[in-house]
Parts: sequence; structure tokens; C-alpha cells
Amino acid sequence: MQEAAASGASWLGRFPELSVLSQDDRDLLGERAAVVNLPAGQTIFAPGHPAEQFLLVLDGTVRVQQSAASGREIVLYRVSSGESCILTTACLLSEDSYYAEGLTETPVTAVAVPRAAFDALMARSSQFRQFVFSNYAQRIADLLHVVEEVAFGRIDKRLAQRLLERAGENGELNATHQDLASELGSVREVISRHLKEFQRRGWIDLSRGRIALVERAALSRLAASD
Amino acid sequence: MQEAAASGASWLGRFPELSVLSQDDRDLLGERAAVVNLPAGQTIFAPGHPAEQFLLVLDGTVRVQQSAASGREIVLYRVSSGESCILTTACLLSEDSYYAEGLTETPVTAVAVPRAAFDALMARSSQFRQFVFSNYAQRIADLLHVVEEVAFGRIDKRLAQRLLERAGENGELNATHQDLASELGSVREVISRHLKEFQRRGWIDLSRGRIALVERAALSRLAASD
DNA sequence: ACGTTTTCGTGACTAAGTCACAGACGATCG
DNA sequence: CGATCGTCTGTGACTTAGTCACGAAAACGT
Repeated sequence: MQEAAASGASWLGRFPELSVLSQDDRDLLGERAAVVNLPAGQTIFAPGHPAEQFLLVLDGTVRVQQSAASGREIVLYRVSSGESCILTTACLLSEDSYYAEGLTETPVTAVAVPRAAFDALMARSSQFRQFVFSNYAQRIADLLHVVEEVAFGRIDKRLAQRLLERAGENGELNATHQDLASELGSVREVISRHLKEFQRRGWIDLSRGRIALVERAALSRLAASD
Repeated sequence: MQEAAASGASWLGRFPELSVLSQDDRDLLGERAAVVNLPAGQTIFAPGHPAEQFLLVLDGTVRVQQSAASGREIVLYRVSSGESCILTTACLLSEDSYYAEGLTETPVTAVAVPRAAFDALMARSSQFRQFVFSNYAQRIADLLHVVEEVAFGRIDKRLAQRLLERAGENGELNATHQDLASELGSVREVISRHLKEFQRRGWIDLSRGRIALVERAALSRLAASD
């Protein structure tokens, strides 16, 4: 799976922000970074099991979530193609324990940059620093958005929003009510009742483990309502 | 207020993690960083009004909170002596909009490091990078803690916790019920009712704008209960 | 076809937040 | 001193969210 090409690494094309790196810096990445393949459902990092590398996702998605002792969960954000799992880096570099966990939702192809190479790039490339901080800013914005939704948002709005986000082209998504509850940090019963109400209104179609969107417009309206 | 001493800056003593910087790096900070004094109640950063410097707090506390359109608020974390307002940095360096706001709760003395000097230090000092990432990790942990509490925590536990945290040596704190509601992302009525229940149990003593803790142990027990 | 596991439905209840007031306190000013 | 005003607190009735305890229905394996 190694793909170190003569002029750096071919995967660099996936990261427009890194295209401005100097040839030297790209070569460094090409030499030191390894492309890795991970199966779906794999735990990438978890509390007490710190990440050892800076990961850049090429294909697939990584779900970062928080789990409570009660078993309730909430999805914090997803890392997908062209993004980096930057928050782990802070913990990596500061050896701090981390209270979230990362799971591959699909098979994932990623570039693993070893700590030493990461540090070298932070030292020598202002463009790389820009890339890293910009990734931080995005993730922090994601976290702030989660706080806002959980603290002040209504669950029916949030649910409608998620249905729209996670439905495929065909307007369907494969997810149990529990899956959606875990997305939103809620519980199954509450989600089930709202889904049933959506169905009663003719907005969606329910079957076991699968939801089909019928009236996207109505869901959008609810999601956007204040 | 400038205090550039011969060997760097005298305020560096407040940041143990920076004591490992080389003399050159400390000199750079001494030359380029300015000590600033801010009155209480000042807005340091807010959405659409990005911070322009990397701030290190010497004295006082900065409250970072999020405000919803409805008027409800929630405190995300506080930056106090010896800490840095690092999250703004990501937004500063990536010119991203920021959805939280920072307010001085007390008069604050801080060191403002200009963007260029910050970038120079990131380039030349691995210790400085370590400092920055360690600060990131701390703040991210704070945010994750807020998410966990808001999503899964009980309001009475959280309230008891805050009362203990914010009470002074004498076991008193000056805060209205609305203030506490804003701390926790809740509403006054809910807080009022829980406070009244605490009072009924003899745990606290209420008067207008002031709360006196009577039974810290009982509050601790509630805060620690699962 | 059978039992097992997973998913989903439901009612009764508790906790949290909303809405609309009323009352109570404390400062200030004639 | 007493009247007045703004802020802070108390309360009831209601909606929304989460908890608990079930039971029924759908998929799955053997």
C-alpha cells in the first residue's frame, strides 16, 4: 500500500492545503508517511489508548464519539476524505488522556505521519502549520456546534437534520433507532416516538433497520425552523 | 506595563512550561510580547470579531461561553492565571469564524503575543510547540467535559458541583440564579427550584444575589453520586 | 419449524424547560 | 422617611425529553 512516488506522495493530491508545501516537505511526507488500510468497525483511538500518529484520511470515514458510563453515546464529528484527525494530535503530543473514541465507520485508507515527522514539518513549514491550525479550527467549531445543539436544540429538529445528512442519494439510510439515538446523544424511545410521528405525517417510511425519506422538504423545514 | 527584562520577560515565571525555552526564545517573547491590562467585563473575542493575538493570562480570569439566539448561555471553560486562551489561536491562524465569546470576569493582566512572533516560536522551538499542543489538549478536554455533562448529566449534580467550585473560602458566592443558569446552560426557574430544594435540606442559605454553603459535604456527595 | 437475538412499540412515570405572572428586595430620589 | 423602579425570586400549569419496565414483531441460525 506504500505509494511513495518520486515527487513526494501521490495521495497529496487529496489535500489541497498541502499542495503549497515545498518539494522538500512533500518528499519528507512521501518518505516517512505510510498509507494504511483499516477495516470497518475498528477502534482507532480510545481513552487510555493514545494515538501514536497523525492521521490523514484518504478514503472512508472515522466517527469520533463520546460514551458515557450509562451506555449513552454521542457523535462529536466525523473525519472523512481529505480531512485529518487532528484532535488526537494534541493529546498525542501532550500525552494527555483522551475522553473520546474514534471508530472506522467504513473501511478507511489513511496516511499515518509518525510523530517525529509531524514535529519536523511543524518546525520547518509555515504552510503545514497553517494546515494543522486550520484543521483544529474546524474541529473546534464542530465541537462548539455539538455543545450548542445538545444544550439548546430540540431533538426533533436535530433528528430531522441527521436523517437528511445521513440519507443516501436514494433517500434511504440503514440505521436502527438506537443508532440515531447514539448519534444525537439521546435514547431510543425518544427517537422511536419522533420517527413514528414523522411517519404519521408522511415524511418518512419506516422498516426494520432502514428509513426512507419521503418528504425531504418537510424535514428540511423542520430542521431549519427556529 | 511593558516589562521586558534583560533575560527575557519576568512574567515567564508564571508559565513553568515555558521555563524550558532557550534564552533566545525567551528574549523573543520579552521583546515582542506586550503585557496588557483589561478591565472586568470586557469582551476579548466574539463571533465576527476575531482575536489578533495569542493571549497568556497572568492575573484574573477570562470566561469563554457560548450564547444561543434564544438568550440562553453556557460557560465552556475559564482561562485563569498561567493558562492561555489557545482556542482563539486556531481561529486566528486559520481566519475562521468563532462561535464562542470571551469575557473578562475580573480585571485581567495578560501577555499578548503578536501573530508573527507566535509563528516564529512555533517554527523554532519544539518546547513552545509542546506548550501550545498541551494547552490545546487541555481545552479540548474541557469542551469534551462540557459535552458529556450537558448531554448526559443531571442538573442538580451539576449545580451542586458549580456551587462548590465557585464558592469562596468563606463558603459564599455572589451570583443570581440566572448567573448559575447561564453557567450550566439551563434556565433560571429550574435553578431556582433546585436551589430551594437544597435550602429545604439545609445544605445552603439563600439571599438575594448571594448563596452561602452550609453543608459542603452533602453537596459533594450529590455532585459525586452516579 | 424452533428458539434466540435484535429491533421496535407503548404506557406510566420523573426530570428539565417554557410561559406567564406575582411578589419581594434593595437602591435611589424627592 | 416613604414612594418608586428595576432587578431578582417564587410558583403554577404546561410541554418536551429521558427513564423504566414491559411485550410484540422481525430477522437469524441450526
